[in-house]
Amino acid sequence: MNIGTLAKQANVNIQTVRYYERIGILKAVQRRDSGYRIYDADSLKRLLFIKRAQDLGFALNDIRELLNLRASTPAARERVRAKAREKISEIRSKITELKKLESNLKKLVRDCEHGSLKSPCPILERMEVSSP
Amino acid sequence: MNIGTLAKQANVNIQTVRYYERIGILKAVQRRDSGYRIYDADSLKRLLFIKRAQDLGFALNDIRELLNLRASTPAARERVRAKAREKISEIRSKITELKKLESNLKKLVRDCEHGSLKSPCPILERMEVSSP
DNA sequence: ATAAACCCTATACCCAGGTATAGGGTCAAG
DNA sequence: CTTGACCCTATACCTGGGTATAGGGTTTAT
Repeated sequence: MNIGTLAKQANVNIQTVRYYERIGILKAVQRRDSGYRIYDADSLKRLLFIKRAQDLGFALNDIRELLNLRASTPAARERVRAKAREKISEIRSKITELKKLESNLKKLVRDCEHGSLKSPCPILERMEVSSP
Repeated sequence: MNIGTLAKQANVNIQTVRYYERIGILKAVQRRDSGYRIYDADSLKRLLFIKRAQDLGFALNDIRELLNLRASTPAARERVRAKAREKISEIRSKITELKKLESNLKKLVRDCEHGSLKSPCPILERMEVSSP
């Protein structure tokens, strides 16, 4: 498929696709004689993955790493696994923090719900930096 | 305390503190006659909160909203709660997505561990955009 | 009363991640 | 064989979130 079709399916801008190629996050694909890029379903998968990962707060550099985890000559395997484990622990701590924030917000909503007494629907006060 | 002390305690740059004030995310505090800003423990809490929220992937604008949830004339309460609920659901879906990614990565590590057979430590292939 | 360590404003600059534009070829339907 | 929808490169520009620098005042310990 052409770049326009790809872009539309992934819901990104055409320039963005070219930009990703430029910065090496999408590999350069085959071209027609005219110079038109030719994409396939795999390119789309990859692009969608990038978008998903981005939404999760990964930077393009992180994503490049994630994508490169495929490379694995038997020798490279340990690096691959290490990278993956690193990402896993990043993800876990993100999840933990998000859960804390979620429960703080839930508390806020509850307190704010019927507590016309407890004046100002505090949030900062319950946002204590949970060091424990 | 002075801006330098505050910045050090929150582990941010002094300019960053001033920048936050400029963009209205830290409110302008009292000044000495000399013009020096005077901060208190509350400012620190707020600043730490900002940093924490940022790490979780919230943009400064989101954070401004979160911080403004305190404002609540009885009339404003419903807006406050609505905002909070909105954030909660954002947080939840982030968590869900992160969990998916985590389990994908775990699978990758496992497969890669002993599977010298299953050639190239695939990742993209397990990163299917989970639409189900 | 002076030097080191701070603080002030204003302005410029930086990086990531794009988006827009100019100037010019290509393709397919009619 | 032309016209509208596409594609190409190159280059410029934009936003968010800062960081750096210049030029100048303040505080405090000695």
